[in-house]
Amino acid sequence: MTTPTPRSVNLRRVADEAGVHPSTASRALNPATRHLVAAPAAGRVQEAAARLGYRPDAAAMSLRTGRSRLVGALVPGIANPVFAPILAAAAAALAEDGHALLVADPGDDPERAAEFVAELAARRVDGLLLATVSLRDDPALAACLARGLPAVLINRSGGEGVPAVVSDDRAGMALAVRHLAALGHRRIAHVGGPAPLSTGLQRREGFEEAMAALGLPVPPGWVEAATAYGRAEGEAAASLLLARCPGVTALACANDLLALGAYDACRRAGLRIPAAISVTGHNDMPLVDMIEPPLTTVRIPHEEMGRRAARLLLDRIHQGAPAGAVVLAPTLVERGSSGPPRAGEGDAGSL
Amino acid sequence: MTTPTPRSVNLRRVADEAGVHPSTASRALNPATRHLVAAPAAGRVQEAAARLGYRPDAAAMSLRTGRSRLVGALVPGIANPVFAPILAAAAAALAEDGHALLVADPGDDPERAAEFVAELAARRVDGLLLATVSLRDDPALAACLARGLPAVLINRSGGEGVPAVVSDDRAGMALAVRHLAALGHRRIAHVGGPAPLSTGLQRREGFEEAMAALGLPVPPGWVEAATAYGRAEGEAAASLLLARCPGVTALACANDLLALGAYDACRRAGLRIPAAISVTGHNDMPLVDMIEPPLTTVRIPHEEMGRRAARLLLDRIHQGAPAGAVVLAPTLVERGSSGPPRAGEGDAGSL
DNA sequence: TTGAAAGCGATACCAC
DNA sequence: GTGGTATCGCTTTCAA
Repeated sequence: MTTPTPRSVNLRRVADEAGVHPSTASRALNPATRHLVAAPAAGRVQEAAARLGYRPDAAAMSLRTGRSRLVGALVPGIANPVFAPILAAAAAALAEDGHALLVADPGDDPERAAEFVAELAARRVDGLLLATVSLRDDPALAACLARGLPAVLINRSGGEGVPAVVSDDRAGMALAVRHLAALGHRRIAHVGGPAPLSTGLQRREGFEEAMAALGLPVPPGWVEAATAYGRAEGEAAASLLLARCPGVTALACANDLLALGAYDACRRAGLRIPAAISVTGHNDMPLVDMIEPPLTTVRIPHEEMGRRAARLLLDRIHQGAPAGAVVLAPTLVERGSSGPPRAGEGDAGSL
Repeated sequence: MTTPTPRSVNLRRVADEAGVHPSTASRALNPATRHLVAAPAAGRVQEAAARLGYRPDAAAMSLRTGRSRLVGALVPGIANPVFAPILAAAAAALAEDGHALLVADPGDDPERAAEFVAELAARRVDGLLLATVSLRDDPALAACLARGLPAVLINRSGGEGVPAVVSDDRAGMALAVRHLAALGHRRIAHVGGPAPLSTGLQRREGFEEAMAALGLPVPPGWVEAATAYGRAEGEAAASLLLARCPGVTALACANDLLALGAYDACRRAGLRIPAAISVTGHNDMPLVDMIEPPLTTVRIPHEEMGRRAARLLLDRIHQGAPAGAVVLAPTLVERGSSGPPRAGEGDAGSL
């Protein structure tokens, strides 16, 4: 390898052009130190910088200051459409503060996620947004803690004292369950998310608590956790439930992708939605209003989630603020996939 | 601001641990220069590096070598689901070469895109993937050229000699038109993409050429270009066409989002799909198989597109290869949104 | 085969 | 208020 070609326009060039020392030019261009420079000199520097199209070199700045104006994000499956609006909102909020978002997708492998944290740390990211974290002893989160890297969880909680922006998952499932109950359903099964994820656990508990509060039974075997948040996994879990739960009239799913899988399972079983069976999702990801039938689901505020997480992280980066958890309120979006149960099946009916 | 806290484990530390000079450690850790180091010393260095969990500091490396192992991507609207699989594939291919992908979303504003190029250049990205480029005199492309930054266009062509990975847009529209004609349609209108984009132009030309080749007329006003690739813009354009084109039996859309908007327009006009009117899309973005009716569309090979673009860019980065355009073959995916025209309306029927 | 030293570009101290 | 200078961590040329 050869010696690098010199950057076109650097601070020194700007300083020469303005007839000042590089130190002075640096001070004049930094809003925080500008007051240390005489007005005319500062003016000449800024003019020269603008004229030459000067931009501080990020690598040099990063090396010297230890910060990169880069924030990393870890998501499990960028293909999951629910992340698009969340990340877009986070990126926009970060951009307002001069930060760029570096998205990495380690999939569902926690060790790989921890490896990515190390790589991002080597790139000197100022902080991380984690959408991958599992509930206990997550390696990626541990890697952040070990390095003193500010981290904020998105749509996941990671235990006591870990900053996070989440939707109220228990309340969300309660909305879905009460909606189904109000339609007359009594035999409701739950397609759950992966147990090690906070969303999987909380939504399952939310389902069970809401059922109990309504005096509805949840027989053993009426809850089936999918192995991952995916359409195929949702179909597998829903198929099991359809075979196992006599007289089930509704499937409350922990996630929209699982609900799409439930659609597949119902279709294969010859059950029309919502005539024969109702299905609800969770997240209100893009396009679920266009499927047939349009999915009744629990809307989490994607944009707000991304924005709040970004702001929380920036607060931690700038002020080292401790920053607890933010819990956002979900809402129910009633569409076409839920309706009254078939006559005679709403109560403890026969098979 | 204070002086930064020293990085935990740096090259010097590794060298000390191995009992060699930092230069030697550097050589021992770089595969390209390892042969210059005596085997036992090299072994000690690698062992020490592994034991301490050493990672070279990206900022320092970047500053010294001029390369960052970072590649930028510019997309117009990260929320557009078609980009998710493309970017995921590109990121995976780049990761194999040690590069990370930095995604930026300037929306539809070309000036803003050029601004982002400057910002990414200041971050010393090794190259750029551009999905935003318009057909002529694109500012972002010009900004890359001016800086000598390797760039590859994705799903867009930018004129002679600009490296690009695209689907054969003319052929794609021809697939859709021939499919509709084979079903018996003769009165087909086109919901076009924005004219300044290569996809908008090529797909429109592909539509017109295919219609001409089949001997089907395209009366004036039967082509309407949407102002942007979006659902709302598609609805607006499709509504115009429905009002303006007597006896139209099919809408061939330049893009899936436009087709979703066409669904909205047809619904508002009380036209059932495909009974009263057929609709086709282009791209086969995620989830369009789940909408009602499932969308007949032209599939572009997303993953291959992302992968090929990444490889092309890496070739340019490493070898300065000139790298022409890659044209991929689209395929037709027949689903439920296309069917035979209503009886008596397939040929030059009355209103 | 290895050590010494320069330098990428910016910033933060210390003098003046 | 301004200039000088050391320094962040690494690579690479030059000398030995």
